[in-house]
Amino acid sequence: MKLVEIYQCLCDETRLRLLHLLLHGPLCVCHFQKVLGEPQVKISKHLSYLKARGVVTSKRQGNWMIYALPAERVRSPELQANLDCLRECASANAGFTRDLARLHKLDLSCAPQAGVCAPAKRCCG
Amino acid sequence: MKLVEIYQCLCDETRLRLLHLLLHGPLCVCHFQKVLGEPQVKISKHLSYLKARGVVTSKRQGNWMIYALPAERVRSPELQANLDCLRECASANAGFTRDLARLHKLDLSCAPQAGVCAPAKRCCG
DNA sequence: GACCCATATTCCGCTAGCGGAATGTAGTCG
DNA sequence: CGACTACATTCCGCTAGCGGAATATGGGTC
Repeated sequence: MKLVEIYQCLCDETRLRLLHLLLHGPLCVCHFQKVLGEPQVKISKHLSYLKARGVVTSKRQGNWMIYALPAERVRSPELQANLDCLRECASANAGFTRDLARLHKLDLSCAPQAGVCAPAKRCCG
Repeated sequence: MKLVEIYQCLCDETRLRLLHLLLHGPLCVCHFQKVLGEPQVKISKHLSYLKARGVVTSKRQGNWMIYALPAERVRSPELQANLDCLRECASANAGFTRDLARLHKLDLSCAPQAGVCAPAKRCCG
């Protein structure tokens, strides 16, 4: 993975928010929708973009697709460095911390431990 | 300066190389041309892009425009963090270190201390 | 003044990428 | 099977941004 490709993944506001949330654990698409308040297409397409470039992984679990960052041992040093940098920058940023707050509220009504929807009919009510 | 704007500055190969060189000191445009081996328009336009977003500064010195990173005390924490990250990533990257090698060769025939062309008629011969 | 050098800007064609509406697909439940 | 949920993909219009050719600007030298 080239360094410039990592930056290309980071240079969109929506993708930045997605990646920041993933720093705190795997999530399914409907979680992103609720936290970001953006339409499903938008979320889904940006996740595809990230996946095509190897910056996120996905696996299906029932009806839901669980997105996550690549395991630490698989991450390139460049990706790791930039994720660390993002975490640091985001922690001092109101917009990102607000996303995080919304995420934590969601987890309470869902499956807090893994960011994965409970095996129920509907996701998060 | 918003975080995403910093990433937008970093998401182009040419700009990445420019910024990496600037990590090692101020430079004038003709130096960039020789190190990158890219046409003047291209260099100049990318520097304009960076300047418009406050990621580099410029001052005129005779015929030459000297570009530099903003002084450390003026840099936002986000910019500082990302420049540190870039330096770290670039140090392990062949392409970037090659640029650096070319830069150092140039400095020998010019004005090594400041990365500024000597007050001669022509820049770097 | 004329001429040169370093750099910036304008113009133009082109492509990547964004956002949204509509539609397709895959899995679950009964 | 049909109905529903979660998500992906396709299509389309639009804009930002890239690269290059040509031209403009601004300072230096003589």
